Amino acid sequence: MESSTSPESSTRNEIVAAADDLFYRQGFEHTSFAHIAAAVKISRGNFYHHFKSKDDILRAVIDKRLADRRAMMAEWTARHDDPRDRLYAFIDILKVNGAKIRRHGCPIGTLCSELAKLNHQAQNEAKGLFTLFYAWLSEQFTLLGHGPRSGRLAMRLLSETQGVATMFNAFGEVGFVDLEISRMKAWVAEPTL
Amino acid sequence: MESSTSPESSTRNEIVAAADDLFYRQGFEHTSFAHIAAAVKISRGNFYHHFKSKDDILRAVIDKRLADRRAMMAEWTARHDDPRDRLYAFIDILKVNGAKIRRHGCPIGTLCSELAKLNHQAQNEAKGLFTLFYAWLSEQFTLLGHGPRSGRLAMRLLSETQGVATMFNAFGEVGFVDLEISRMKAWVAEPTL
DNA sequence: TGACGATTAGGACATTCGTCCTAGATTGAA
DNA sequence: TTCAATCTAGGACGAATGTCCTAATCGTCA
Repeated sequence: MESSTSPESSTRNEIVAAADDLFYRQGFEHTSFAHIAAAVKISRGNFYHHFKSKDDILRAVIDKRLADRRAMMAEWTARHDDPRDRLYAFIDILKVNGAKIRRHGCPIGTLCSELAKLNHQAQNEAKGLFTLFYAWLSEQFTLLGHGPRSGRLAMRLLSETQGVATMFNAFGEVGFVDLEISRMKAWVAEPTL
Repeated sequence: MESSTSPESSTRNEIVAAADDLFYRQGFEHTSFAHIAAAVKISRGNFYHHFKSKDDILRAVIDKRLADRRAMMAEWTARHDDPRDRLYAFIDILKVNGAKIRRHGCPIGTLCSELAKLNHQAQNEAKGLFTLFYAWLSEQFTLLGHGPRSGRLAMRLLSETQGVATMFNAFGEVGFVDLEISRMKAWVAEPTL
């Protein structure tokens, strides 16, 4: 009866994928059903067979982002044995996704900002994206032997990447990002508070 | 003929002030003429005697923010002789405006983010708000004798405050902000790159 | 084949949006 | 007092929004 069946309605997934992309590039509120419909090439009034409302799509998008990030971190964890290398991989997002971040900012930070302004119910779910990274980062610092300091170090790194993403989005200076990446990687080796 | 006369139409100023506040709390796009009209208690269709369009109001709001921030930095400059104290005053915004930042984020950073998503023409004007702070911060570091490093130090401080504001907005943890403020102030005394 | 549920298209709907128009009120100078 | 410029209120407008409804289509299994 529900959508826990095998292929999970490919149309539904296409809608969520398109909405994910559009919400990132244009913002949640500024993206209409017409936009998504054009991207997926389905009829506008047809969304309501897959979703109850636009907020329902948002929730699905957040869930997808949670799953995607979880998978990404799992891959980092699997690929690198040294937690330091895992943290480097995290920092390198700024470079790997550089072009997108320059144009649209951090997908997580900008979503949280927008939902805060809209005073949207899904604010807490979106915050969960940050919490996800926080927990993973915290774990890596713990593995590096930083004990109770790990939580604060994780917050610091999260905060710094958010700041760099915001400045990158505003100024578009690649050189600044490169310098910040090097600096943060050096900091990871001997993190101070 | 123009508005370069003395008191600058009090109604016009009230509109800009209300729009400034609403754009900050609700976002630019999510704020309609009806919202502003209700706040200023004037008729909706009447805006077009003072402004050509909604974008025109946005430009006026950005100009007001520029003027406000310029005045704020002038006051800091006048009040403190030691550039270090001026930088402390800058960092303390996070505490002074803490309640608002927690609820709505940084007025400059969130505006730039939103305009980037809307691909709005006023993007560059909004970026000017960052540039304003950048130049002033840079000047303080120069006065502290950091020479050519001053620009990068200014970017670092700007970036860090943006990160802290974003995390504060998402998590709402006052303790984190307090710790970051202390850390940044200590850093100002002996800034590293 | 027939039937039934799942999926889709297309449009109606009430509302809200930014914008524009016009007629009345207000103001200040002659 | 008169007159013209300035300001305001209120509504009309077309377009776009999220939502909902209904009829057609598709796929699957009896």
